[in-house]
Amino acid sequence: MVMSWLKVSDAFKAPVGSPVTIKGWVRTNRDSKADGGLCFVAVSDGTCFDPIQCVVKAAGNNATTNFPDVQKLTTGCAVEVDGTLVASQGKGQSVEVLASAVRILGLVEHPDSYPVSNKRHTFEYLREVAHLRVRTNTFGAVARVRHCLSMAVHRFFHERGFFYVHTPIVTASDCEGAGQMFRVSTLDMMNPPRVAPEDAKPGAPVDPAAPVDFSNDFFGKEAHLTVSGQLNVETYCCALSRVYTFGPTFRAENSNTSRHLAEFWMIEPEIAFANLQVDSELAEDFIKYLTKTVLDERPDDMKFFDERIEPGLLKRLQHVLETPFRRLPYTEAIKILEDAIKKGKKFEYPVKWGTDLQSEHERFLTEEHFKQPVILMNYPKNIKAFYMRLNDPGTDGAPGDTVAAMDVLVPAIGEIIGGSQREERLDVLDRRIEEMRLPAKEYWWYRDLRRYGTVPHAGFGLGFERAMMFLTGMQNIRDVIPFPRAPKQAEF
RNA sequence: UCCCCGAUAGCUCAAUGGUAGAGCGACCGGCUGUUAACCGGUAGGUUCUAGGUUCGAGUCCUAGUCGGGGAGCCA
Repeated sequence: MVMSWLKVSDAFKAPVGSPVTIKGWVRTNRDSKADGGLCFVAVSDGTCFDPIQCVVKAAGNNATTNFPDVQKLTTGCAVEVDGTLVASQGKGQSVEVLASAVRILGLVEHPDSYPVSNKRHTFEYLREVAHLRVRTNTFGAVARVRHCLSMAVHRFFHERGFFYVHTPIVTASDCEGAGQMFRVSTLDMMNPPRVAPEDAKPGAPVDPAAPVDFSNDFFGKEAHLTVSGQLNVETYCCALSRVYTFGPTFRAENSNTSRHLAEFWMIEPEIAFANLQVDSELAEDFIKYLTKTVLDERPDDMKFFDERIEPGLLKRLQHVLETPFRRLPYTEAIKILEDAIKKGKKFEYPVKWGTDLQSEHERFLTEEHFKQPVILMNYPKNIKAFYMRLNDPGTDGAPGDTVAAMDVLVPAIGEIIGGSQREERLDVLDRRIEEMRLPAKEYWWYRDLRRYGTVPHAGFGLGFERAMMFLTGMQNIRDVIPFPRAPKQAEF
């Protein structure tokens, strides 16, 4: 592909004196009567944080023929500018484009009501104009960082010999057990087929109270959008050794928080022949790799986040890079929390071995007590999923059964990674399925992995948007994904 | 889903139950190698929706819708 114009990001790197053509959208336009009339048109094409300033003259050698039209350009107009890259006479930019011609590609038809006019806007408002918010400093930066991180995810795993597995979006097994699911169906919702009693005569009236007959549905059984690629990716792990999946994930939970989406992206690596310790090391390396990459590759955007979104962000991330994550058994964490209570710390919810930690407890550990990312390990069996590997009795001096699970907690966001070593022993797995009253039949292929050459293996899930929040300082998850899907929110 | 708070100009917000206001943005003009520009002026309103109380409701009451913060569920 040959393009005759220059990206703004490249224009900034071109030698002074270069002839350039740039194309983009007007960010700001100021004019002046000096030098017989000139306009300063800042143009952004989204390729980097800064727009480039184009100086357009009404008189002299570089006079443009349509100067009065250029004067009228407002924020959002699309333009194409020919000119020369010159050292800037003004402060605030090192180089600028001295324009020889400005072609107006698209005007803003009602500048008085342009939704992203040149002024401060709240994130709540910008969410209502998600199709235009990416033209702002913040959302442009978010979009570039998001891309940078997506690439880094693949590079991290590729460099370590992991294979990228496309796990299915639609799942016909109702056994993933990670929350409410969205149904996928082609049945007539108003009049679905019903299961007829065995002794029903042909043509008998349908019983509207009878269960829906999904054998007539598209997949011949109930189907849903996936809540996790883990079970599928485990199968590839048990053949390719190191694999990961990175795709959209769906939860139909009625969650109304700044940390939850109905549609989000999740990264799930799975490693064969590995235990929880190896799993946690991978998780730590991964988070540090993402952190380093975004600092190295998007310094312009990260500087903006540090200045305008979360003062101190860069310092915080530097600290993350330099400090080993704190590893801590759940049982130990309970002791720390109990000690804190003895010393006068007040929690809304009680702390008790065997119960799940509340948000406030996790935040205390990562934000107040350790002030750094913390990996909690070996949780009580009863609060974790069936597929997590049962530890030997007495692990960490725990008073009850634990499983080889881990949560990576980070300040401000809380849980960013959840993972575990998987139960590779068929008899133990079967006992767990039975204890939790899960439909054993549905797990036939998952159980097969334990019947045919079972191996220890482990993996985790990283919420991509939560990583975005952690690395940009953005406080609402709906602002780190282009078009957020949440309860009552699916516009665009 | 639960608790708390909110909805007024394009945006951010004011307005004791008694004439609907400012800043920014937009538009017009002035000044200026400008850059969160500055100075002067103009336009811009079914006060979220539906009921109710009242001589009179942006303001009080009820219900709903949407948004925010916190909690739960989790990534």
